[in-house]
Amino acid sequence: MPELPEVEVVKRSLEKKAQNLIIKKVKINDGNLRYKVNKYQILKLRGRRIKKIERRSKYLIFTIHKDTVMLVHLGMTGKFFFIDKMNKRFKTSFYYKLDENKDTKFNRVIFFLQNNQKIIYNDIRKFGFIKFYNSNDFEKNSHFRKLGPEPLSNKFNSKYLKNYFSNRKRTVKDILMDQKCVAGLGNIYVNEILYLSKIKPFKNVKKISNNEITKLILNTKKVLEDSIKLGGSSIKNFSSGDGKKGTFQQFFKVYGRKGEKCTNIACDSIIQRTTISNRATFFCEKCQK
DNA sequence: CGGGACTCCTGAGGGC
DNA sequence: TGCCCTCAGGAGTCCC
Repeated sequence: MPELPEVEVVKRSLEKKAQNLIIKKVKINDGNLRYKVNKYQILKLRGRRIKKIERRSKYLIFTIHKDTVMLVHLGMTGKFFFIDKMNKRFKTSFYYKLDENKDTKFNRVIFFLQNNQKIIYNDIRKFGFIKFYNSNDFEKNSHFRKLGPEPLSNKFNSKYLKNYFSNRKRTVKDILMDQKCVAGLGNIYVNEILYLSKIKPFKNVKKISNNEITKLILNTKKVLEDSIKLGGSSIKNFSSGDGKKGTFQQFFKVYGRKGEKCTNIACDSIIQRTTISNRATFFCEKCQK
């Protein structure tokens, strides 16, 4: 699923529901995620309180008790369900058209909380992971070491990007998807950002002008903020009774629009699809230079 | 260091 | 209905 806006929406939702609750028990249905879930660490969660839930890039950071950090990445299909006291289910992220009853077979890890509440980690493809650290050495973890700045922070500015682009010669799409350049963008949002900035995805960063850099910065922040406001994007048209559903996908300008007319009314061109670094790339030949 | 290919896994959707 | 193919919002590793 999940790029920065979706993970942020999950974070806010879980924070509202589960922060400060005590974990009573954890059940591992299938711990063979991207990295094997450590049973010993899971066992240690019993009786401990979820103190804090944060996001960095596309990672969720749960501070448990005061000395344990549980780091979660959702991969492509990871999501959390929160089950409240009334057994009502809140889905915190969205992917695939799943049968409400059948999808329980992808419930990989279940956190039983106080008052019969639960957090379920559900992940079809098992590209996500759950890892544990001591608070002391968490900051040095291998996943965070090379991450670039948060795109919504002041550190992600024209000066930074200009400097990062200099002396590199990759395509602008490739480099924006690289978490070392900026942390949290993925395929959908980079496609959208490049369309809004009127830059061809395979343009080499050497040829990006100052004006274009400014546009990239502004459009990155705008797209992410707009999407967060709408609860992120839900592709594959998931429909479910409970939980809120992100609606930003309705506002995609290019992603998934191959063969459709460019949304710029002054343009009569058709959205093209190609591949960059093996990822689907959508663009308008006329609007993007 | 850069860049491409490949890998993990499971399902949806299209063509025949 | 079934089979086969391609594709899917991520990111790590290997190899040149």
